[in-house]
Amino acid sequence: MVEVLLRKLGHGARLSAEEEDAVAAAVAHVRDIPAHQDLIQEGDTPAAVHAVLVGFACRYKMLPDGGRQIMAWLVPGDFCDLHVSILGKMDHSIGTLTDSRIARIPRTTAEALSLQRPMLTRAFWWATLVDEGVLREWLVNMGRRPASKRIAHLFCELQARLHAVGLADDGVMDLPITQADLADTVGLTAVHVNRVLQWLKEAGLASWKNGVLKIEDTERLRAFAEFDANYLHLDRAPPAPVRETI
Amino acid sequence: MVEVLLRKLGHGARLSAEEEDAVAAAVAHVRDIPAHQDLIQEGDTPAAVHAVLVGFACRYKMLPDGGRQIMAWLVPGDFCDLHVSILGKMDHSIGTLTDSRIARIPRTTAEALSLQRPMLTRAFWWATLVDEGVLREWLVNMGRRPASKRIAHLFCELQARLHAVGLADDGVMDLPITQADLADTVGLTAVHVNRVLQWLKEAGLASWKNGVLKIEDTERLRAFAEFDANYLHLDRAPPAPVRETI
DNA sequence: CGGGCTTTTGAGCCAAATCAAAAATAGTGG
DNA sequence: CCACTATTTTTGATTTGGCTCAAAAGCCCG
Repeated sequence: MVEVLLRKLGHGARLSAEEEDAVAAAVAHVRDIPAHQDLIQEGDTPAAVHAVLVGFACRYKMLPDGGRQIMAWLVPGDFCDLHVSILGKMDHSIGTLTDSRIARIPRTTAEALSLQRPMLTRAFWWATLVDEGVLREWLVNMGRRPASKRIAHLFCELQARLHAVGLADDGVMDLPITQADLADTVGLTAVHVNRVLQWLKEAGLASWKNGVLKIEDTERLRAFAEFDANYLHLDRAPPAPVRETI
Repeated sequence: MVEVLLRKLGHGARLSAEEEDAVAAAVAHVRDIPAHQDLIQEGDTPAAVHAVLVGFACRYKMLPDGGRQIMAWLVPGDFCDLHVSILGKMDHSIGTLTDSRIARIPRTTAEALSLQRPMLTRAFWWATLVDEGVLREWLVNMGRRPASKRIAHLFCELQARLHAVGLADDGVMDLPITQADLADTVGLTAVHVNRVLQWLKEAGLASWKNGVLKIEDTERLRAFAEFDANYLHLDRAPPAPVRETI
């Protein structure tokens, strides 16, 4: 079950068996958390690192008018708060969207791990830089794509990310969240999301029923959504940095 | 002129005089770059670290339909591509918005700097984590705020960031970009941006003329925009991490 | 003075929001 | 297993914030 973390990190750096064991040992503490519960709240000083093993969590902020904006989906294999301690206080909250299994690594353990194993340092930083890349793409999504493409793009990303940890081998994947959650993610209304989903299904692009998302033809959906997976950086970077002249 | 970098980094970590000197020495190579020129393009493997000394640059992506989404403003003191080498290839481009003075640090120099000086390592990572925090807030801005508040919020952020490097001591600051650039930033049309700007001026919240932005009453604008500067993390985090129980 | 940007204004339109209510589903406890 | 709720999904009618298209006005600069 820690497997999923190793798969994720494995995309960022080639980990030795010892390094994998070290990670596995670190995630000794695992808890099942029900849906709609916060792991950390805005303003908190994070005391431990969380990682999702099963289920979906998210980063989000609440607005004065009661609105919510979800800024990231955290799927199995994702770390929630790897490096936030450098910032001191959380500037957003993290909560579960579904019943989840969450690993909790004491910050001291995580730091020791990182200090002793340069390849893990790299993998951890890779993971947070990928988070940043995803955030940038979401901004493009919100700023410049109409509702149908916006949702389609998100579905493409989800498939790629779940595939990367072995959870979407065919075009079928679990997505046990509500349409309202999706609306808060893509910056639309639940009502409009509902209509767009019906349209996507009629267009044969994606169908989502009973918490299961089906993508018949990945390439067709990607073409529609103008999806390019490069920003997920799932292909490992060349290990040796290029020497350069100024 | 390197001053501005030290001010920025100083918000992330308390740097010694030696560390400041080391940074200053590293930015020996400075160039003036005209407006609308790329420093790096999507797909490139970054060879050096850039930092803005004077002027405005931005991160952006182009869309198939010719649209552009700006995903970050890079103002004096900001590093453009500190850690992207971990990701291998750029997933977005970085270009100037105005005539700018850009520092160029060979990647090897930057890495050596970071390796030898733990406090600089921290400061550099702090800077990229703040970038991520800004990105999250921009996502909230795009997803949940109407045009007027969206632009007002961006102005508040700009003021706070420029103030942090000594470039907006009263409510007056340079903003020598076009309304079209602003539109590409906030995900609106240039036409609509124009109308919103007129409205903000009439409301006495902010006026922007000849590349100079004036904010009469910071608190009033912040209230209107629901701006809270916490996500900029300009107050230094407590240096000693809290020891915790699992 | 003339050509290219920007900024500004106007009129009409459309994607997505709002408001409201019904239908379907999922829980919950007896 | 069934009533009883609460949540989620779906549909319909209407409104609106922001877009599109088009052209005028202002600016900058050689």
